[in-house]
Amino acid sequence: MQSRTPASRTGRPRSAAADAAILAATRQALVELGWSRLTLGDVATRAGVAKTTLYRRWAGKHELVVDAVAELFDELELPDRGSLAADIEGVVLQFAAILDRPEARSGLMAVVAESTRDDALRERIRASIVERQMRLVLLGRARAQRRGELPPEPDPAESARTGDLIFDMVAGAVVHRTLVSGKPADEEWVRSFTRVLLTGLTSP
Amino acid sequence: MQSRTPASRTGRPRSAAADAAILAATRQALVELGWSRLTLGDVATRAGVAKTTLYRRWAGKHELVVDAVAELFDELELPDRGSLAADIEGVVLQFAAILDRPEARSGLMAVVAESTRDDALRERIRASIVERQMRLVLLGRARAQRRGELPPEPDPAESARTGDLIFDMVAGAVVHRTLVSGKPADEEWVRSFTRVLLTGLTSP
DNA sequence: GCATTACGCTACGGGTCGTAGCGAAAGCTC
DNA sequence: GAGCTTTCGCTACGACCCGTAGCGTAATGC
Repeated sequence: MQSRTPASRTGRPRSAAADAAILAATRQALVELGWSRLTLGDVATRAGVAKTTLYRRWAGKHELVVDAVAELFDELELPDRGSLAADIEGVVLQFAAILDRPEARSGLMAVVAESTRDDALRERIRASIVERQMRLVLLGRARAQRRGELPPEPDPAESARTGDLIFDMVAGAVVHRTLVSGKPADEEWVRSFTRVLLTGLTSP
Repeated sequence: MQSRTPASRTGRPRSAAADAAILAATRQALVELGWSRLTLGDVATRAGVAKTTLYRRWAGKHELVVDAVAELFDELELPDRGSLAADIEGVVLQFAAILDRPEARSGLMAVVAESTRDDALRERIRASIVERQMRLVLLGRARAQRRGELPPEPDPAESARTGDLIFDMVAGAVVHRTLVSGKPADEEWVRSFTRVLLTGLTSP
């Protein structure tokens, strides 16, 4: 999770409790201060650790916030709700609920902005946040194909392109709705969105 | 454009050339330094003005970057390409081209992130950036309804909801594709996206 | 000429950054 | 337990940027 796992056998091990305390303190600071006013010294004080300890584990503010926000997406699940439409609506509502939390709102866009000039940071975001949501897309599609709601795609390249497209449309629309337009992704909106997306995907 | 227009008649007028120089210097600094390393002192030096002059016009980094990025969206147009699909593909490609420029990539997401905790900043973004794109959506839809490609919507409330949905889906997907997934919104992707969106909107 | 406002310049206190250095603590191996 | 290794807390530090105050000068309208 942190910068690197030294895999060293000897010596005093790093405190796992400190990790959890730092990440929790980071989220709390994001809620109270937002991204721009958040300082690493403040986070260290909140977590009850020394500032130097924090710098020994994370290279900077960006990496720390990515890890702190990534844990929020652990709760995303895709239970079988019987139909593809219900599955999509369910996961979109979950996603919207996460984006409704201030620690996610203020932190997520900031690290994405910074990742446009930092390839390592982009990869970190991709691995710890985006990848987790992408699995849900693939799972939902496979389930829908098993139900017969979506046609099977024999070409793996074409299948990957479709998966990317669905992912960008779902995640992009929800993020834009909640963070840019500033309106809630409530059930009514999610139903309309799902209807348009699903019709577009299933009609020849 | 700047913080406020005093509409004063007497005294030395503000230099319009300084405004242009400051905004151009801001975009140049965004390209070379990105959002986080950009400092107002550096922008003032690049623009050839005193730092105090910059602070007299803009309240801070956020507002300055919003105005600097907003000018990039002035070039967005929606010429009549004959069909709704062609119109959408054209404007999406224009939008993607803007997001491909580093001064837009690094600045836009950063101010959006900050706007989650600053209502005034959100309104500034909405008025100077989002509103401009929204007009294109409304224009394109009206044109399509005139062509008979989209059904007329008598209910203004329902019509507004549909417009918001289209806007969030288009802008959200393009932004997510280019800035989060980190893949190009090229012609092939735009064609697939437009096909899904348009099929979803036109099928009953 | 006179009032008024904008401008350039300098200087300043305050805050944050990221690092260095130290002694103490907590593990592992023997 | 002895000894080794790594982490931890703490303090201190130079460097940078922030945002503002103060002053003299420049540019406009009356």
